Amino acid sequence: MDGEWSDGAAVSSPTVSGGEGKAGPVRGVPADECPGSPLSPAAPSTAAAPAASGRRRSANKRVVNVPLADVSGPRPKGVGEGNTPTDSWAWRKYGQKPIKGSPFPRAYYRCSSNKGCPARKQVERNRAEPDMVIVTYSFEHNHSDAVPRAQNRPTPKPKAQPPPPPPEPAESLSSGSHEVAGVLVATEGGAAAAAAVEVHDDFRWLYDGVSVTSTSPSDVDAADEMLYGTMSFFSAAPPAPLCDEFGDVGGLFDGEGGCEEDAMFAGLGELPECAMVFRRHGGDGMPMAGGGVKVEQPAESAAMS
DNA sequence: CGTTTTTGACCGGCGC
DNA sequence: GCGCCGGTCAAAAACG
Repeated sequence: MDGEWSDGAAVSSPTVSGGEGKAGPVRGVPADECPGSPLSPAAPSTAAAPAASGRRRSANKRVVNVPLADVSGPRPKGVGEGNTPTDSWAWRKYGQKPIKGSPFPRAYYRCSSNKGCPARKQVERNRAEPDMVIVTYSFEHNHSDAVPRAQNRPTPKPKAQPPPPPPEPAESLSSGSHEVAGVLVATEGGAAAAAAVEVHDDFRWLYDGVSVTSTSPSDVDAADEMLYGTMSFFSAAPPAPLCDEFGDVGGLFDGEGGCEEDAMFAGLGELPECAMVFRRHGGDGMPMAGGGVKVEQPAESAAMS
């Protein structure tokens, strides 16, 4: 691949379009996928059922650029692998593929909180910015916001459950401060963003903390997506230190090159959460400002060269 | 025992 | 029409 990232980067780039590098006339813009209310109590339509629609459905996508927190800590393999939820939902990895043009593979996650939840998310490292992770959300959860695995699964994820978190959150923040604060919300329609913020006054911190790029076919959707994406991020109960997973990612990247693959995978699916946590901390009493968060920049970034 | 993660293969769609 | 790439599904293995 010539590089979706380097060429037109559908993601963090001013050229936000269908959402994917391929870009095309998004054949199936599943308008149904997004009922409009991310938290639709009913939403039984699960219509989204992507699987049925065929494969490529670049419907509404929310691209979020999340900075990779720099933490170090070997994570057991097979357990949390390092990808999971970025919100209160449980994400199950259902695939991973190397993307052409990018040294980092892309991981595909599905919401495991609810059986019929069409919510999906793709996590991949920013080729230009290894410290950044691009999370693309697709579809929304058809179940109440945070019906975490707890409801469906007796055994949640032994993730950041242990009280004694290896990597101190505070430390992580400090360490990754350079990217924890960023603030930027990129949406197709500023109005959408505004609306979202207005609606989610509470979530403002989130908007501020993470750069969200909504790539949707319509402004309306954009707004929805924004919300959706946001809610996905902090949803309802953003616990405390859940940055124990990607933390190690940062370390990997920072330290070893041999494990790059492993590392990248590990970090693939967690950043968002971290970011959100950070943001939370910031709002709580942390210096969220500053900025560090990566904004949707011209994919290329020319950093690679 | 249940759930999640990992790897491979297949299919569909898009671009040239 | 062919080729390439992305995305999803399926099966197997590992861990909690």
